[in-house]
Amino acid sequence: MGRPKSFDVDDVLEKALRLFWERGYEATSLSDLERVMGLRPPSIYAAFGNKETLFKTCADRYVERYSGYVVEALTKEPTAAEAVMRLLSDTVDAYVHDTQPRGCLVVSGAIHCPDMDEGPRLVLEQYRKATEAAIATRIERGQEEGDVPRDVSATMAAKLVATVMQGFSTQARDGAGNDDLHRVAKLAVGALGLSAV
Amino acid sequence: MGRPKSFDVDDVLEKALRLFWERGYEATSLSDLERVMGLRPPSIYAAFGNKETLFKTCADRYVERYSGYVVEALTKEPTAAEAVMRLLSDTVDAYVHDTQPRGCLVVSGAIHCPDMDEGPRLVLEQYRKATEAAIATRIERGQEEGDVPRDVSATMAAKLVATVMQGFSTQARDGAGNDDLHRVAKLAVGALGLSAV
DNA sequence: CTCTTTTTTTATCGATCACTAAAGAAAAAG
DNA sequence: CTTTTTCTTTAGTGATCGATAAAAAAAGAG
Repeated sequence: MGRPKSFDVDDVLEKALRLFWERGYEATSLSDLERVMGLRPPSIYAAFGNKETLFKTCADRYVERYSGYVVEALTKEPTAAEAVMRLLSDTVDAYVHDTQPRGCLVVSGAIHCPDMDEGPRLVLEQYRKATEAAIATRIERGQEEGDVPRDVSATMAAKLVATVMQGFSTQARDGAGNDDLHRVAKLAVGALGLSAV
Repeated sequence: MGRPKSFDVDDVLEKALRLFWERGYEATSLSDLERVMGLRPPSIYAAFGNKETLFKTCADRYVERYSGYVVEALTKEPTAAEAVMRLLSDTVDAYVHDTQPRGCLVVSGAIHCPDMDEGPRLVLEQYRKATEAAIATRIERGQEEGDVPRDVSATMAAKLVATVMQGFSTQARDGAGNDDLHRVAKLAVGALGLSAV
């Protein structure tokens, strides 16, 4: 019971997420959040805790709603080579998109770490490492299933893919074109030597 | 004439540069700069202008003192393939170095842009694009000199190299090992198809 | 020495930061 | 209705942000 919320939690959370995505954690002030969320400070704090927990909530939401293509690409393709190609291709489309901020919240949302552990930066770092690990796992699966040569290092190939994805975020924010990055993605997969059995 | 400075400009500039390198523009406060530079605010402002111009001065200094290997790699090698390989290899050593902050100031020093033009972010963006352009020029030179096939796109190959370099900065900050990144670098150059004439 | 110039020190400035206490308002429960 | 609970509004908190005014101090010029 009690007075009901005058706002839709999902709606204001999406607005906060977009702002964090555009500006990053540090450059986004609570005044900015108040403005885009249309809320007064006590409403924000009562609903989402402090700025740091709000960011973590937004980061989780980002992974759920805007990074689904990662798991999708890694699970819905028959071979590891096709999975990695689709992953990079979908990453480009996600990073250079007309209706979304450019780049990736997980890569560019909180670069620097004022505090050592549990800060916003560490939350994103864990997501980055989880993505790289998932790529490695998919390549290893390809080796077990026979579509990837045994002599390639799944760990190193995955690290290259993750590196390119992370570089794409900077490229996208610097204004790189969708077509250009697709060509770069196609170029990059050639380096992995996954498709030759 | 007048009272001489009590500090060495070069020395305190290096200390400011290191702090910006570690924490980035936004996360570095003037209090932090005062502490590491050992100066009171009026001395900083008299010598270097405001925080933004101090950052630009540090960025220029970074490019001069810590990014010299880029031009070096692109000019001191006989072929484009060797130049790119050395560029990526030296980048890894520069980004994962015991006596320096991890990663690259130009890539990770100021991600987000409060103001549209002339901000710290734009200064770094120009340096990033200049680096990519220099790589493209070197590859084109390789094509003219015959050590790079004509059918490769120098622009796209350069964009992949720049993308990998930018991704390396995130990888380095996330704790990636020097050896691992060297393997990734070797893997990446295979994608370019530069060496096969 | 005095005068001039520049730097350093001291003590702030107003603005904004993340955050909250207290009172008023809107719902369900009795 | 009144009471209870929860949320919103209003108005602020102390802290820190980037930046500066004014006076004291240290050099050379005469």
